Amino acid sequence: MANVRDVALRAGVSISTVSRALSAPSMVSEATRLKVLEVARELDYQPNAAARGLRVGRTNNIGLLIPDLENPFFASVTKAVHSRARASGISVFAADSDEDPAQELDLIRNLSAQVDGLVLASPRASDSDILDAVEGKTVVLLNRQVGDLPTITIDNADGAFQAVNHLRALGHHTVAYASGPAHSWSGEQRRAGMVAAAARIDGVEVVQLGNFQPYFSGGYPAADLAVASGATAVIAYNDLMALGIIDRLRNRGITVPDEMSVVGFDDVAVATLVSPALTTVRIPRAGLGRGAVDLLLSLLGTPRDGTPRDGTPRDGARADVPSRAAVPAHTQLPVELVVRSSTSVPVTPTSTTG
Amino acid sequence: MANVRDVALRAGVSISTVSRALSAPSMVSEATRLKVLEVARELDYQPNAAARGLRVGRTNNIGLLIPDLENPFFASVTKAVHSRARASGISVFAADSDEDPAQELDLIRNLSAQVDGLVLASPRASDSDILDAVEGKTVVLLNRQVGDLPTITIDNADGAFQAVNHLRALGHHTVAYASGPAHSWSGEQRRAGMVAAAARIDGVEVVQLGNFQPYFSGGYPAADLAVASGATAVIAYNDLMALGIIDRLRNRGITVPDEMSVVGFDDVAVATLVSPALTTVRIPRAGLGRGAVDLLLSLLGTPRDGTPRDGTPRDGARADVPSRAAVPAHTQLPVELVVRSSTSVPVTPTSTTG
DNA sequence: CGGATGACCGCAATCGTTTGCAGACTAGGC
DNA sequence: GCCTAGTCTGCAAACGATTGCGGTCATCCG
Repeated sequence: MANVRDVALRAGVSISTVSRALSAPSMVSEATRLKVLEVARELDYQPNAAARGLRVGRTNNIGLLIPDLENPFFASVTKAVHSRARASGISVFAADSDEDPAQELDLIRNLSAQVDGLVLASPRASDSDILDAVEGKTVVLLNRQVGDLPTITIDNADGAFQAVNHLRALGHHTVAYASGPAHSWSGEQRRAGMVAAAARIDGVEVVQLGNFQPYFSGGYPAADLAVASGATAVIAYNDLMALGIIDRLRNRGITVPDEMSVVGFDDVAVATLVSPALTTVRIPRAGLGRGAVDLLLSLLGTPRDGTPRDGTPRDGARADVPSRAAVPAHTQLPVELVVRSSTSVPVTPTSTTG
Repeated sequence: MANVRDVALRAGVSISTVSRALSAPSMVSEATRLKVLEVARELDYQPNAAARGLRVGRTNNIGLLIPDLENPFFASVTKAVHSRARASGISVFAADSDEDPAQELDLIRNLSAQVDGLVLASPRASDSDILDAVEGKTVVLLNRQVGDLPTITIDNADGAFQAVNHLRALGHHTVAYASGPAHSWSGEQRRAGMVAAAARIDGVEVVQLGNFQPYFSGGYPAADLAVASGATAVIAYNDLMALGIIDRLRNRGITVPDEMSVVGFDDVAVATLVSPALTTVRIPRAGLGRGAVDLLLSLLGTPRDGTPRDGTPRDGARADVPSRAAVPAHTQLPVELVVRSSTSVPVTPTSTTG
């Protein structure tokens, strides 16, 4: 691989000039700049990221830690993070903790050696473990809140409210909530949101169903318990579970939505591919990802690599810095209930006989 | 962040000793090694990856380029790549080209500045563009073959054969194949596999249906054409399309599998979540990812970072190198037909009246 | 007791960039 | 014609690690 020295030799200038021609164009004359650029292209010169990072003290890399890449929710987040980062000229190391808190903490340590900052998506570790793992590093949490670390979340409580309210409007009086994993932060948010909603809305009661795996299979036991609870509608922790519930109900000969309405959370792509199509609380996955990198970048300060530093050469008081610093350290994104075919007016014995 | 100098000072040794204590334990005495390790832990010392990379000329990073992270197929591959890489102590930069050939080529250039090697998963660019973009870099192709670049693929032809053979065994005589994107390498492989299979197997004819988008929506036109073609079974380019076909057929009142059998390709998770569950050709996604990393690592040579270099200090003739070099440059993984509920004996007019 | 052997450690060069500083040269004002 | 200001360029010192080479001991053998 060609390096700056090769380019310098071939262009007949010093290596300083080459460096400047590429990253501070205004500091060299037009003629030499063009010459350098030409030679650089000829030699297919790509500055060595390690060397630059070493000198500048900034790698222009960020890390992304997620529990499971195969979960479509995190896949979307990851995609958004990548694309937003790339737009700012920074690359991202992703790591998948396989839902394992221990590995998660490991990865935080490992990754942070080679990145400027970290975004932790729905970390599974405990508050205290997280707090001291990120000691001194710049991180932003996504979909979780611990201490007063910079955070981007969604309005889980409002999502819960909208779901309950929708069901109440359809005429349901008792709705079940099927919880996700025991220590999930967003799960707890949603659960609390449900009870709060039930308290605020007249004529509806929420029965809480124990913890289930946030997968398709977790929907099976949830479905049975929901039926047994006497509820006419069930809200699941996430879409996959909701699909599992629907499947189980179908197998038991219980029709959705007539005999049981089902609501999910997430609005993953599959939600529209099944029948009945799933009514669900859409959470802005891409928005979360974008917001997380924006927040992180603002925390790291403006000097990014996307556009070469330039402008007034060395007065140190560049007035044209994009206003990144304005991003607040806690962001909450709105959610939206999308009503499809898995919810309807309940056909209760009274309504059929009355 | 603490650096090697801090550790050296505090441990009362030179920086060389610190370095060796950490990465070549046998070269320092037990006592000093322990001391250094202790201090390193105290200071939470993490070697600076950029500096090490600069000196050693090897970043211990690899790049992964995929067309779309939200596609569950690539999500699986990505996950497998990450985990296999991590097991060898190397990190991976992932990049998502959004199915755009131009961006793909861009990313190849960008990424390769900071990685040792690259795995290109199902690249969308043309053969020639790829060939000169990877000029001089070490890459491995996944699910595609161009020139004689190192490659890991699956046995598409066999998958096609198994699908056709399965349908023939059920009694189908004319089966439609719904193609994916026009310039897809694996699509072409499958298409050719179908006609080859039809030629080999008595009593079955394959009718080819034009190119469709490899998404759920692409299944709609495919379904209609399949029906019009008089086929009693249809094989789709991938699972998503197959699901779209099933959905369209359902909407038209055509029952699957009785009136039309449907076979997919991939075996994504959703395939089991729909009803009827999808008969499909399972392709070893994780195996592809793992294989790609193994192949790439073998190409890069053995010195990885996972376990510290050690053993006989400097004789240069370490005999215990793991036998990575044995990996062939072209690997083809087997596929497997998983039969579920979307295929069955055709109920033809003759069979119902007979 | 002398010398050789080998284990352990430190000096200093090196990787490829960026960047403070200063030199060279041009232009312009008096 | 001289001095100043300004533009452009080069020198050399960093950044933080790895590693060849050589030096200092202790140990052991004869």
